Amino acid sequence: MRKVRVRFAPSPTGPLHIGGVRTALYNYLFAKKHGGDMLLRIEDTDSARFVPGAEEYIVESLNWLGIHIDEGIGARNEGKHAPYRQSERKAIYRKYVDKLLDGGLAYIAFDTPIELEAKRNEISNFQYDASTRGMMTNSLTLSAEDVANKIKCGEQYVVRVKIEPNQEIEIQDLIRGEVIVNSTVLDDKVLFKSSDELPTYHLANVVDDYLMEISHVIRGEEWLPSAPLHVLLYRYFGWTEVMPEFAHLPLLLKPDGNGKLSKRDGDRLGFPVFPLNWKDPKTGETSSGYREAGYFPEAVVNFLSLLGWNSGTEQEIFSMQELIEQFSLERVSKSGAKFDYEKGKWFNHKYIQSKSDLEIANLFQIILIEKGIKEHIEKVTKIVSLIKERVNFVTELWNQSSFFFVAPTEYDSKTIQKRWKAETPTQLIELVEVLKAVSDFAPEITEEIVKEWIAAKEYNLGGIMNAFRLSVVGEPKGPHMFDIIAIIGKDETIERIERAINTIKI
RNA sequence: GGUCCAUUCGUCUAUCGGUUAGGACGCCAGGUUUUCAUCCUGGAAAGAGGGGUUCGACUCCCCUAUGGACUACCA
Repeated sequence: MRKVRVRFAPSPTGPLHIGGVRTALYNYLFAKKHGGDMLLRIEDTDSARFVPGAEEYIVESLNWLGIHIDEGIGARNEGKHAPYRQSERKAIYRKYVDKLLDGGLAYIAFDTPIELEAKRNEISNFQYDASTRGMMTNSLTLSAEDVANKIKCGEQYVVRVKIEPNQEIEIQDLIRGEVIVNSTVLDDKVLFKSSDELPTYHLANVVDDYLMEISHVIRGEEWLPSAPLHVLLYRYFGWTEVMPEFAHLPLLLKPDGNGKLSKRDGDRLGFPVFPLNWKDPKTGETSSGYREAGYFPEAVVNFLSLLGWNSGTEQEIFSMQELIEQFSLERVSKSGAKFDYEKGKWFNHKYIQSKSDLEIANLFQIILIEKGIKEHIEKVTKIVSLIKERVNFVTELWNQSSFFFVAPTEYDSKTIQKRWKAETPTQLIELVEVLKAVSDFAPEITEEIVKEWIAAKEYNLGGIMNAFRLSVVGEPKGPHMFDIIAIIGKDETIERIERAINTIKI
């Protein structure tokens, strides 16, 4: 069996879409599972759609996710098939275009976009193919002399593949099985354009996959309709023996309604569709990314891996290593997967729980510093240990714990109504006295003493504790009271109770 | 319109001819908790429709319906 070599081949027309991320991930998992190589090739044959920064964004995204590139753009050593940017491979493609031209497998066409557009309006369902190429302006209808003249005069042209009608083309897809298409429905696709001397996707893709010795082409389902053309090109070039195997992945669909997941869905439904934040260099608009939204890359990888694939077991949490071990194209599903953002959150929740308090505390401290709060990591770690299980994201930690760092200035009015009785202030004054007498604020100690006092006075436990919480936290939320006061300390606790007594009026 | 692909709980999915159709997210209820959350337990929830094949079909075949992709000198 030949060495597994897969490629991820995005075009740098903007930020990498989450669907593209999954394609990259599946390629990576497949390659690593089989001890193969993962290549990153940039398909920038459309000079008009090139977006600066997009390539760097792609590399950074893959890095963040832990998808390591063995060869090509972003790899430590680029590799022996350099360059890996198609715009830098012009000379290579020209050679193969000529080969097709010489073999009569392609031809030169001079029809302008305007003329083509007119034809489409004139003939419904117009297709540039065997049935129509005879009435167009091309090297099949023009004399060799005319063609040479036109080119000499600088007239722009394209090279089109010449497709013979009525041939059955079969594609062996690793996910879908055998797909058969009749060549009559294919059109004479443009392979090369003289205007920028660059091939189109189809030619460049096939030539590069051949030259780069790609063994498996794993890409989105949107490519399935053009797969027959690619197979045909392998035949035309005489490369069928080394033609890669194909696997067309199901699409990622909108969470609601129908259709492919798009950037607009993210904006509309409020979740990221990109791995990293992206600032559009033209509009200046920023699109949010998973990294900045507070996701761990492991969670994104885990989440994405299960959108269209499953291990066949009931395991839900997978490390990258486990994914590599268990991944197989046979277990990739055939139908599109609706993107369920809620499940994505759950994955992050699982991952945040599995990390150490110290690790989370280090991340949280960055947020605290932004808030102007300086606190020892030991204390932050303790706080994290109390509130970690309540959150899905590191970014939610502040909301759940701000009262540890900043005393409440306002008190939740609903809770006042419910928990602040006429006798509460006098009881809290007593509580202050009780606490003042405690020297060690360890939770077990304060809890015992306070509860003893409540029992002795025959007060209502809930009544006292809820008012106590309102005074210290300001809201009816948070971990155990005695854990809270152990962290904020005796002086601060007493101060807060006194402030509440003086502030809350009923 | 044409070509191709697909179709199991709301969602992601298991099932590869014989199961009370399983799990997870979400939802609902109960429990735990001095609060909120977490957590635990339980519950509701599915084979698009119609024909075949078969002793027996979610599973195989056909038709219909529905959804999707593609249909550029974009990838």
